[in-house]
Amino acid sequence: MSSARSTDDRTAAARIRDAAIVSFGQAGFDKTTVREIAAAAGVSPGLILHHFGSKAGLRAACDEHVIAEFARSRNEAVDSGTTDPFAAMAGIEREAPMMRYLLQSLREGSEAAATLFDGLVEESARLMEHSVEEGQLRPSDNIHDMAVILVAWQFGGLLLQEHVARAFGAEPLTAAPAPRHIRAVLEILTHGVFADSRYEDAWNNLESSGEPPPHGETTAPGRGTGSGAGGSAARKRTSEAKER
Amino acid sequence: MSSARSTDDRTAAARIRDAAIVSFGQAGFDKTTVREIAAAAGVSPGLILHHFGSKAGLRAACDEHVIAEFARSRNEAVDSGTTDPFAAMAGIEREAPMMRYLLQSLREGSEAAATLFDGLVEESARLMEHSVEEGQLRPSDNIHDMAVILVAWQFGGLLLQEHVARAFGAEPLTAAPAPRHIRAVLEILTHGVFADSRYEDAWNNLESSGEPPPHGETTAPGRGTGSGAGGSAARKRTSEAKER
DNA sequence: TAGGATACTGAACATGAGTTCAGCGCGTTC
DNA sequence: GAACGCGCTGAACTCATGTTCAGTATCCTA
Repeated sequence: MSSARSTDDRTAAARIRDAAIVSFGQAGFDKTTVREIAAAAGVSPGLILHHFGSKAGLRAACDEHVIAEFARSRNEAVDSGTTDPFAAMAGIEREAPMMRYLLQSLREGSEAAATLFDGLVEESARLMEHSVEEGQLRPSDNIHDMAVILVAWQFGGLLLQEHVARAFGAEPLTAAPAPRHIRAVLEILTHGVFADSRYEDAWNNLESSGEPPPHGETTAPGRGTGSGAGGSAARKRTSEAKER
Repeated sequence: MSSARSTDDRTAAARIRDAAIVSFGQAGFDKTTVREIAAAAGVSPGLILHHFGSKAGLRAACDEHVIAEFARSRNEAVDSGTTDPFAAMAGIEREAPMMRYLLQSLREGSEAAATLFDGLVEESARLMEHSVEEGQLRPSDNIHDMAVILVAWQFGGLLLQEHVARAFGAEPLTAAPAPRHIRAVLEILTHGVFADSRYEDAWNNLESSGEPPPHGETTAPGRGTGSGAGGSAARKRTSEAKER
């Protein structure tokens, strides 16, 4: 009957690791106890330490496994010629606890998360460049930086899933975003939010005029990330020195 | 700074609460110990329990205070006629630990975070509508939904600050985003990322044809949140050299 | 088949953290 | 002036949790 468990019955170490990925992904590293993982994997707490040395060692193993798994799935996507990276990731996201693990890692700031984040940025940038050539995306000389932002927004939105879902009156657990959600995202990514390019122009003027990047006061339109509203852009001068 | 103690020395309870906001904001609720807070506030651990009943009670008090404080600062912004919500928030964000507290709450999913998130969405939507009337934002019949997304992205990006900063080669601790960051955000919010409205149109057709929202496969362009697309490099010169 | 290593268990240990509690100083009230 | 209440202390308690360890079963090798 090993056929049911496709990869045959995993070794105890693998069961522990998989159970840990699930638990860490659900409750986070700190709130998950070794005993819980042991119970979920059907082994004794001692065995975990026997195999992984410590709880931290277990996490390291999970990190490594998840990173490898993501890399594998990415390669598969590339091989199969999928153009959309998130279509590829959707498969993972939907059923696998690994996405939850990734999100928790992102939340907790583990090192694995940094690796994955950087990998996703790089890959997204590459795919975006490809899409520009295909005429799907608008050209820009900032593709890489935009990829950073878009990946951050993507995962940031996922981190706040609960709140976003609540706002859209959807179940927080659903993997698929609510139609209203999709619609709003599409609208923003298709048209932007500003009525014209005044803010962008103002910023470009600021930069090209050799002005050193304003610190602390840039917030007006630049920070617009969030609400976009944006006030009077460039006319904010500042005396840097004020500091503290 | 001595003279600054305008409100005279706060009561021990207030000192505890303020110290807790700082500590919770830096390390998170779980990783902060009652003893640490006590030390920071210059009181004994026992006093914290005396005043707040429990560590959870202390958090509740912090939540309440932060929520009230945010509401106050919002009202002030409204009274002073500030058009840009994030300009108003920048004041808080820059110097106050409350933003850090908020972000940690968002990370940990506390109830206060939900309240604040919803409040910010509502306020952003209102301000965005106002900005549309002023001609700064492009009109839309989805303003509220877009506000949800933008607030989520804003805070999501803040949650991933560390990774974003790393990608831009900036210090993770800096409050002000890197120039490259601002530039990329402005570009996206000004022009969007798609070359044309094909994805939006496709989605609208899907919806108007009465199709139930596709599940799990919507990902292609819809999910575009993240990388959706790609661009051409065009990389080149520009401010890069200057930066650093 | 013997012997040893490896997988594994479960009780015990150590520590850290939240919480309890008896008591102290001090201002206020009767 | 004594009694009371309140803010406050700090040692002690309890419990959860990561970790250790002595011991047992199981499998591989000579």
